[in-house]
Amino acid sequence: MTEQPKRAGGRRPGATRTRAEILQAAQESFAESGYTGTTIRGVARAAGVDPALVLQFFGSKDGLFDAALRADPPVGDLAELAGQGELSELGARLARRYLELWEDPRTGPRMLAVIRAATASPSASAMVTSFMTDAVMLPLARAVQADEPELRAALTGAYLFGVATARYVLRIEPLASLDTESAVASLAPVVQHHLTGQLRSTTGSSVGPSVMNDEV
Amino acid sequence: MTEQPKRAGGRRPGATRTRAEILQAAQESFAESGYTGTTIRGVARAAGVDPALVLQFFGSKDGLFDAALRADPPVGDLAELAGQGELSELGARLARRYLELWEDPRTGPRMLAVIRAATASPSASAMVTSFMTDAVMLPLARAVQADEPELRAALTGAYLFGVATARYVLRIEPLASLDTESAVASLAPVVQHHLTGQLRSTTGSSVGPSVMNDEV
DNA sequence: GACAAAACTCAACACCGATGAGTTAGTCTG
DNA sequence: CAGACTAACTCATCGGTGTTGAGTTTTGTC
Repeated sequence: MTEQPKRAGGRRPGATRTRAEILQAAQESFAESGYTGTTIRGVARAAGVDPALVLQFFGSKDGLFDAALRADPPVGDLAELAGQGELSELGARLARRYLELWEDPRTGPRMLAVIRAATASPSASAMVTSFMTDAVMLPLARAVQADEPELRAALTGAYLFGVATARYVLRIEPLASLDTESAVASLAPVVQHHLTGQLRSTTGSSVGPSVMNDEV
Repeated sequence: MTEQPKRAGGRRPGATRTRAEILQAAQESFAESGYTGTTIRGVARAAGVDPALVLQFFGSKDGLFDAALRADPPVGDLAELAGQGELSELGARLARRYLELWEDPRTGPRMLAVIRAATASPSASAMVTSFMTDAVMLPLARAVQADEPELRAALTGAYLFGVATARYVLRIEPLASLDTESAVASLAPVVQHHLTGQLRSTTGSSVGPSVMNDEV
């Protein structure tokens, strides 16, 4: 009774929010299963949609990743930390805020997805690159008015990237189990050094014992 | 004439070195195209072999990666650097030797392959993990007789991993174009700090200006 | 109400990793 | 030296993947 023998196909009646549903399903899948592990068919199934629709909306798997993870990037506000307190504590503020983003269930999974995809997806790779340069770290390094801001940004970003990979992706102990405050205490001096300290040791091979003062 | 109408199949006559050829083709493909980008079919084609033979030899794509990259790991001798000179220069020695391995055409491509595969292949992930812990960094951190060698190992490994990713994988400027000596000069103090310096700043939020002395 | 555009499905393509059966050549045992 | 065993090797095939193009239905606009 009241059966629909008509084969599917064609636009659905009523208001449409499938696009947002696809993006949410994609976000979850990328976070849980990584880039290679998520399939367009799986995302489509989770969103109750034909796989071809996903491709029509976003062009490619990489386009889907880009659309799902680019919106509202969690790390955006990190760049504003420079002007918010003592310069001598910028390292601690940045380290703490960064780790908090990783541990927040709203933002952490998305950052995990980006890092896990960084070697397989051009979009993810571009996101990490932009984090280490113009989007986050470079503004921060410029705000500190030290020499070679580009190099400082790259080194600081590389450090934070490496620590996050070890702690949240590879889960290397004891780093993975360290509570946030202890982790901040370990990261802060290094971040501070990269941003405000003497960047290159005076001679390559004979490093004096006190190169790491971070007095500006 | 002298045609061979006989269909192929079966062992080839003469001495066999196809296994080594497969491994070499795999090594090159993993280095050039990454883990996802290399296909068993492509490796088999490069080695002049049927794809099924690759799997019979190595069980799976991950098994192929493991066999191709595990043999003679380039980073092995890094662990012996601790006892070879002044402790105060260990950071510089480690940084230099590490970067040299990356720039050596015999070892660099293999390390690149491992890092590029780190998020897609369990074997590669295990290799990076073992680099940060028992294989390389932990022996090094133990040789320095400071407190918390496991945490020092993890942080030092994470730093070196992050820098290599930024410099050799993402090619972030100006870090990527820095000559080796300048890079050593930038990395050495941080490595030294992680191995021999005061690991955690005294208070989480108020970091004194001279926490980064690396006097033992 | 005609009509273009957007939303949506279906069927197909080429490729992927993996499996199992079958064929040939080297090697070991008597 | 013959037979048995094993290692090397190919073939056909399976289910799954990203991607494409054509076709269908609804929405929004003049």
